Amino acid sequence: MTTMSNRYQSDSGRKRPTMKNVADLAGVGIKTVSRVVNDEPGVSEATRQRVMRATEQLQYQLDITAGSLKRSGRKTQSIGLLLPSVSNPFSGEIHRAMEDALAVRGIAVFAASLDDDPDRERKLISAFLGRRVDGLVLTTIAKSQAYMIPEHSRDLPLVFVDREPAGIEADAVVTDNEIGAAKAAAHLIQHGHTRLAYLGDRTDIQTAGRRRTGFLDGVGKAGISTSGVAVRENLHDEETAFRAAHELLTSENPPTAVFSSQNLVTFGAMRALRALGLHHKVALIGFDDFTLADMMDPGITVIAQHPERIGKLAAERILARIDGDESPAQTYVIPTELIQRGSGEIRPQADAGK
Amino acid sequence: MTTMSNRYQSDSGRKRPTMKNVADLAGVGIKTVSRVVNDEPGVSEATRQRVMRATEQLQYQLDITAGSLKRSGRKTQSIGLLLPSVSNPFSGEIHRAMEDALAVRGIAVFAASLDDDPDRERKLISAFLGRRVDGLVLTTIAKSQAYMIPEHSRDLPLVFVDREPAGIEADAVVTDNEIGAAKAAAHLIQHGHTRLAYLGDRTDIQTAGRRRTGFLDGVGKAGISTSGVAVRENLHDEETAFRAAHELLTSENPPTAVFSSQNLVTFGAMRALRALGLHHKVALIGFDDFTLADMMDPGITVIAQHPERIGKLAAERILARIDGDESPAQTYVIPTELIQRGSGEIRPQADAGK
DNA sequence: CTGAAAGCGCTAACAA
DNA sequence: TTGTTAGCGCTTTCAG
Repeated sequence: MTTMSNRYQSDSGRKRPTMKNVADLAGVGIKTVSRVVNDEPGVSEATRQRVMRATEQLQYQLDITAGSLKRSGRKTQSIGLLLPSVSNPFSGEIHRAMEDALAVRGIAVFAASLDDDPDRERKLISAFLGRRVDGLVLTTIAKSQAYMIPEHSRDLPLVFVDREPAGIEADAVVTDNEIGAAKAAAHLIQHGHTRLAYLGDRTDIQTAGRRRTGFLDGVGKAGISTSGVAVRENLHDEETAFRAAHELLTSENPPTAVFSSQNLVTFGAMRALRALGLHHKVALIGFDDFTLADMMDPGITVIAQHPERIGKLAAERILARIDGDESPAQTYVIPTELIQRGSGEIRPQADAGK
Repeated sequence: MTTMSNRYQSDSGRKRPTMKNVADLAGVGIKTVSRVVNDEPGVSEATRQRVMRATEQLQYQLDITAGSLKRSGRKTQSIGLLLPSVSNPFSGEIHRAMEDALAVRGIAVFAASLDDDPDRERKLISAFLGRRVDGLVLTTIAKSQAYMIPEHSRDLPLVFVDREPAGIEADAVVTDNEIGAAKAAAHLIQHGHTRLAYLGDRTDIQTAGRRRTGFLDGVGKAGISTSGVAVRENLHDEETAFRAAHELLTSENPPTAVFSSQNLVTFGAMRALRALGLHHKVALIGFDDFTLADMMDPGITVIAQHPERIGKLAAERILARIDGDESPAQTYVIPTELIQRGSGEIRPQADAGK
């Protein structure tokens, strides 16, 4: 036993020291160590010093996961964040904003990528639940999140970002997709366009559907028949978007203005316009801003979202729920912003008509 | 007691069920439940079925954090990933590659942003250690990581990404910065340039220093005096890079080719070249590839890195260390690739000389 | 094939 | 101001 405790006299020990080791070295009870390392009151300055010294000598690190086992509320000080992909810039911004807001409370974040795959969604949620996260913030893809009702009713805080949940009532923080897309339609029409095209993402992605609806509504409200709008959907990457745009632009009655519902689609459309030498002739507005959009030729007009605001608000909501906020679930809508850079202000060409 | 256990007969219970609850419902011992949920052998098919049924009925979720308390090796099945920023695309790619490689082993990742701030580095490492991560993968900024020696000698697996550690021996996975930068120098010189400029990031960032060294070495090896190379450093964002580039290009004896050590610096340089109408006259090569580089006018020639490969290899190394690999620490170098897109192939202009 | 007992590192509740 | 006891949910050990 003496040898055993001697192993903790120096910091070269192999095993990680426990509270008990610190207590023994400082000659106090274990609860006193707990009070000191948790900054709880009720410890004399003298003992506090002794304990601190022992802590440093042993390089002691409080095990917060062990503590959470018995702590009231069993908080693990961690949350799970499920995103389309951590490598996606939009997701990255949300992630970063959340991290900053949660760090001040000492909450760490587990991040994972769903790849818009319902199977992954279930598995990753399960993996996080097994780690007893204090809450979940997620961008879901499954048709319904009703399968989470049992967890939610067990007081698992839930906040949806970018997409609203289906089949379950929970907070959500989303972009104003409809209005943003409608703004794009209005802007194009205001610049004289009547032959419009909508290039959209997978129809099972909620935001894509809303942008489509918003765009067509905007067209309709301007008194233009929506049946004349060329709609191409289920474009999930640059390549398919390029092909769809190329086909549309070389068709018999090509659009004079294009709206793309997402960055990759915007990129595909940009490439098609270039390939056909139409980038200064056909208007383009993309949903979601991107790096260097202003450096393109022409600059790309976009409906910008605010991922930092989404992330910050989502963090605030999950914290409120963790702290026991029981108010009814609510959806928070973050407005978009039309940024004019040139491509969206191109007017229909005289010779473009049939 | 009867009321108590009845609360777990249905899945509408408020509290999260424990193994004991499942055991009671299935009429078996707790250890049997443990065996079933952990897929351990030695349980008859009949009992296994009974336990599974109870598990589903109660919506039981194994608490892996509680289990790790006593499990041999005390593995928490989680690792900590410290990046410059989760919102940085390069970091995002590394993150994603690691996530994919670790997911197959059921390891979750805590991600955090350091902002190249040594204070944050210490605090975040500490936060992760407190959660008893099985390993740490990090892009550090502090001058020395010697302060982690105690932890490392306590068998905490450590892998450095993008930057090599100082003051401690540990695995590292880095880009071939020197050779990549030297390639840029050789490429520019090969295209006839002799008046070169180097625009670099903060000098306390290891990769920046190495790219500078590599670039100057490359210049020297080509038989050109390095004293003629205009060097501007400590450019950490687009704005400062823009100003430095602008100043350089409007100086008395301006460079005919520019090398920028990092994306934001590249963007600043691109803007300066445009502002001065020199984008088709002065050559530019940027270190690190970026989205839409090929869509710029001219396309931007870059020294591309391979963040996915870095992330994948880093994940493999941390897994090997977690599994007990005791071989000497090693640095793995991932090669770069010169991608010609136009900006790097511009020749010095006849009228550009003095 | 199954289960009872001990205890992982810590905090809550209560004593002293 | 301090310490003792019980026990969080699980895995280990070891006995049936």
